[in-house]
Amino acid sequence: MKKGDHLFLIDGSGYIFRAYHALPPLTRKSDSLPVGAVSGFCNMLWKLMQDARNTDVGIVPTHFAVIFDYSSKTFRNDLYPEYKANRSAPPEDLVPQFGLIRQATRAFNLPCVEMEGFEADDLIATYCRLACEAGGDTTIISSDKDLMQLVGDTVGMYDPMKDRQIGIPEVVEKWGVPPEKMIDLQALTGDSVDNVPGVPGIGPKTAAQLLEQFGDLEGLLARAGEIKQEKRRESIIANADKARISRQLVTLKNDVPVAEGLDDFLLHAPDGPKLIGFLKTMEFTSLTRRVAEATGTEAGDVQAVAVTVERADNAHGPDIGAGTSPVARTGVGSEPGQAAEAETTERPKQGDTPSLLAALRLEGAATRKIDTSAYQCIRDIATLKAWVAEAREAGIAAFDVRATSTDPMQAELIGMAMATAPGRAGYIPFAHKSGNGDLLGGGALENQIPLREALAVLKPLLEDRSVLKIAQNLKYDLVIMSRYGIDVAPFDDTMLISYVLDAGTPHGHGMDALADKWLGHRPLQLKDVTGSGKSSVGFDQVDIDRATAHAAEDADVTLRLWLVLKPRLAAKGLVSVYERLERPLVPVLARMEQRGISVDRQILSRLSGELAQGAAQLEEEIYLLIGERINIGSPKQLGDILFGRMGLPGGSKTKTGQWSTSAQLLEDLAAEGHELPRKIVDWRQLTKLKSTYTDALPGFVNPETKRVHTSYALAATTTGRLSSSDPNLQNIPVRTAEGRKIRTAFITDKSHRLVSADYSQIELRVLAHVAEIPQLRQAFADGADIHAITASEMFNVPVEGMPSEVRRRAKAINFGIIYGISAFGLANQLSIPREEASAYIKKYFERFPGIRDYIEETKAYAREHGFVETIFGRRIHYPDIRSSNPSLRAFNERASINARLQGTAADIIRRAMIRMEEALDKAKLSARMLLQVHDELIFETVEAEVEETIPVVRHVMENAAMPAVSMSVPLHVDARAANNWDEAH
DNA sequence: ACAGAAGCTTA
DNA sequence: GTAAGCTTCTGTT
Repeated sequence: MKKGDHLFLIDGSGYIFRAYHALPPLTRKSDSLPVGAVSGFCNMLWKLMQDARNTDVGIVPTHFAVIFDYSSKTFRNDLYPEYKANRSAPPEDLVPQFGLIRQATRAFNLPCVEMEGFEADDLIATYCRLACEAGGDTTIISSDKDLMQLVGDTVGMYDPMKDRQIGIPEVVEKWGVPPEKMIDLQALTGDSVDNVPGVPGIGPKTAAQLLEQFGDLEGLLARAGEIKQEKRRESIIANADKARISRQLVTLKNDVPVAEGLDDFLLHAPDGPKLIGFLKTMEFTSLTRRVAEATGTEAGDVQAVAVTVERADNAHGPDIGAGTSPVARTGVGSEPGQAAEAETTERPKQGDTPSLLAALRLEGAATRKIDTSAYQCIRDIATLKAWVAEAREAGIAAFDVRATSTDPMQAELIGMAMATAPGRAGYIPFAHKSGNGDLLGGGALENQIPLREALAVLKPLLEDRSVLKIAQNLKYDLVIMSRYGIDVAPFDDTMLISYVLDAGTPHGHGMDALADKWLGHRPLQLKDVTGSGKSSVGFDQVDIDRATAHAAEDADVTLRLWLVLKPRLAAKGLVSVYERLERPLVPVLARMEQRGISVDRQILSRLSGELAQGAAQLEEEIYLLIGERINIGSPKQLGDILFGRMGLPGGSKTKTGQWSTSAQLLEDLAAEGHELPRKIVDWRQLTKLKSTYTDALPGFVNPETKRVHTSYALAATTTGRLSSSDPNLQNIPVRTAEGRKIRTAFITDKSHRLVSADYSQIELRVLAHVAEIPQLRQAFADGADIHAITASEMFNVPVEGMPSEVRRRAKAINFGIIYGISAFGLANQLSIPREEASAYIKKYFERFPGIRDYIEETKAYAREHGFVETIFGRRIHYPDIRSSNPSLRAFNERASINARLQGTAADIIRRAMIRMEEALDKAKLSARMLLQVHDELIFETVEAEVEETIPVVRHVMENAAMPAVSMSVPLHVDARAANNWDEAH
């Protein structure tokens, strides 16, 4: 081995256990031999060897070996007999795989190394030293913390299951100490799995802090008396011996008298026939195929390295954003006019400039590496002003706010990152504190720009109409900045651009998913800098350098994403969807969230008491009936009692083999005269209302505003609907009288009113419009009862005096159409035989052939394009619509049918919301939008303006599709006002 | 501490 | 039969 060579050492034993637990169990088809870990091992080895040839990855091994433990007895047992003594025997379906994995290693033409009396880790340590002395580098394929002590300038680790490199910074990040102190850290913390004692009460965080303070273990033990915390001091003094023996146990032996030298590990090309022979024996069909292909077409692989075109640096030319220069594009808050709407039909063809630009940007992004160490920490006003000037010059700046909370209504600003070009990013710390403060918190750190001074410099930039501000999930930043008196505009949001481009595709629209997809990069995670769980700290406690790396990287990534994604909008003809349905809604929702709604805690607390009483009463009755006190909330226990011990009829199993105890099933049993199921259903209702609503809602009342501020997600659904969370105010009960009481807690004060305005049958109206169904259009035009008309058409009965059961069935069919009807579903819904449901559907299609055509057209379109569109051009992707799996394909067909209708309705209410504020302003009305529940808007207004407000609201909502689309069916809005949501609805 | 299943709430 | 979010229980990390 010589300088420049690179040794790969696989921790084979570690891998076996990890693969066994992490991967799904797998057995050989022909004889059920368990081979899950072997399969994982082979796939990992193959992938490593493939990656090894790809010079792009940067590391090309010249030497390769797989290291195993020999037996469980090692020299450590002589030091400390209890070492690894509490290890239980490996699972029985893992045992036969140990030998197989050694065979697999040989089949890959790789050396298999093990030695009696030593652990694999000792051999790895020894070979690391030998490689280093020979001038070579080493990569250890493992994620075991016991090996991290070996990491250094020439030794790195790689976790193949998480595709993660572990170098010195990652060790420091994870454990708080550099690799050379890992031994001391482990000596203090011990290891319960390996039975290394350590010092009781000392975990990794404390250990790292102590080592920071005292340098090393011996220093700490010598000066332990200086430790302030009494318990900690006593424990360390009392357990000094344990710490020392632990240190010996965890120290890897790097001078094992190894039998094989590094030269024996020289990497050879895989022997195709030998390897394929083994894989065939294991019946790993897909890997066999891949290996066969790869060993046959090696020359082709080498040529497939991507060409590079560097363009991203020219980002701040006049053509940024594909024709949407910040000054010209003032669509935010501008009047939606007739002329502008013409854009809806714009569809540039492939090969146009936008497509070219999009392609160039993508190539540029993929080839430009992200370097987190290159970011600047902006610590003084002069530097900040220089950055602001740079952003003005560029005309764009990506921003990312760092604050104390994920709730923007409670978050306090800690810092802000900005990026002006790829790789050019900085972080401005405002309010970081020293991390080692006690309960009172540490003091503010030096060399930060005080919040007020920083914001005074930033505000003009953030509000500058000629500078486009870019963020990922901008609404969060907008709410926070608004609370600090800054009105950010104009802006772009990379999350929303991605949503417009790719709703329905398997990747999400979060920063991590986008960075991975478009930049092939995994940004530093918030968790990595703050820690997670109970050991996590607020962002204000994060070290400023770490915060800089993290926040500035996010701003950098956001800017790069924008460069890649923005031109794609134009290339795909989706500019107007983004500019008319997505972006303008952001500030509207930000204001709604910021307003919040008033909730009466007394009403909730009274209800909670009533519910608790009712539930307790039912519990006693239930215990009496079943004869023991089980946990009624456990479907498992409940099912076992009901259908096992008590032998109730009609039980069915869920997909995990448990007895089903669904409400539907219990209702059926109750209808047959059983007493118990009814009580269980009632108990569930009461406990549900209590836990989800009356008990949870008060916790969401903001201490400052005394109101509840939900959070709306713009990019969470596939269809274009919003979603609401923390708390979800889109599923407040309404169907039952008990549940509706919850709504009485949503209130206004005496001088105000809540106005609720909801679209009547909006999805059916959209159906009547897009499917062009004459009878339905007529019925809606006449303001008739749509379900009754449907029933009348289908069953030839007059609307007058129609039995309610007939109308109910027609209603179920109408809803079924919206959901992408199936005989199975309709039969379920109506509790009728599948054949009968089929007959209904057939009849329905005979009477409304346009609907069958609509359904068939939608399916064909989705199959051809992979997506469907709403009447406003929103695209929803269904990549599985061409699946060969019939049930998956059918599901995608139903979803695509529904998406056109649900998505169009969602677009309509979005348009109404975007126009609402201006319409109310113009009419000099003070009403404010508070909530959206898919087809309903809730406003708060002064009592005296109620009568004037309702017509304005109704007008905006009923005409929301205009002028982009003139619907052939009128939209109808019902509205009323009251002092609480129950009565207003 | 987290993830998935089951169950229940809404449009 | 569509689209969501939250709570509890249960088992794993």
